[in-house]
Amino acid sequence: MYERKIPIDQNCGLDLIREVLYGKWKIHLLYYISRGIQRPSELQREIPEATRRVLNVQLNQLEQHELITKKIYPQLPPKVEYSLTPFGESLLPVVMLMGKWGDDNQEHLKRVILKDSLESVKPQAKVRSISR
Amino acid sequence: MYERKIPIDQNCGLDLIREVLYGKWKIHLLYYISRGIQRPSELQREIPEATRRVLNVQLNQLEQHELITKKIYPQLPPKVEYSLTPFGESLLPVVMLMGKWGDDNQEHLKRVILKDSLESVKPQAKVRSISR
DNA sequence: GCCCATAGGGATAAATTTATCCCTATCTGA
DNA sequence: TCAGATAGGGATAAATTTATCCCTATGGGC
Repeated sequence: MYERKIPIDQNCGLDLIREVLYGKWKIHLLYYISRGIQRPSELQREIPEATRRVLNVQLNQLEQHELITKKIYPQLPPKVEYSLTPFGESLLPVVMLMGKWGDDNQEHLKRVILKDSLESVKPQAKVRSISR
Repeated sequence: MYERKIPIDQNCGLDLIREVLYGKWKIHLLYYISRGIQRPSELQREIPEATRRVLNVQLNQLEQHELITKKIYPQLPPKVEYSLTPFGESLLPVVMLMGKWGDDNQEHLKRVILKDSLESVKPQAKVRSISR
């Protein structure tokens, strides 16, 4: 496992929530699990852009942070189901609000994100003329 | 500037919001700016854990994504003030909810985050005994 | 037997983000 | 004149996160 070299900030709520939510697919995972998509393979199908590996890694982190629990059914082929803990559920309003804001502002977001790619073409006329 | 090699996902609201909010200090910046802390040097003092450089970089990204605007006062020494755009303001409920959740769950969060460091000491008794 | 599905993790490369260091400019105050 | 404040960016190293590839195991279907 990777060993952190820079200490974690814990000064305020924003620092803390970042620690558990920062990760490319964590919010998606919480969302889908809350919607009843609980098995790893189902989650993977739901988020095909992510690799199986990252999903496993991030599911483990969410579990470690007690936002989800893992139930392993002792059968073959193996069956596993993740569920939100009460703690994880308490985070749902945040997840939902994020998703809603993203949905509501799709157009705007796609436009400003697109700008990133065009960045290199930009005129770059950063003249400021302070000294005259 | 860094040139992206992997395309950006734009499949759902969560993908989109991630693009503009993913960054170690972006949410903090939005929060402080909304609280009237608008000048770069003030923001830096407010977030001493961050380096001046990252704050500049992330402020630029927020600006590019039209969440904030930058007003440059043509004077010396230079004076700059950032403000939320209406779009940025529409994101405040999300920022606030995140901060509140983090604050409300401080104890729990600090505990589970602490576990990360102790990870290496964990027993690791991952016996599953399916086949019997 | 071979392929697919289930679940998961190690090792390592690649991508991306942050951190460090250094430089430009000008005004104010000691 | 030197130190410090203001604001900002380039170059490069380091840290961290994701992506790739490969392996283990077992049961079912053809």
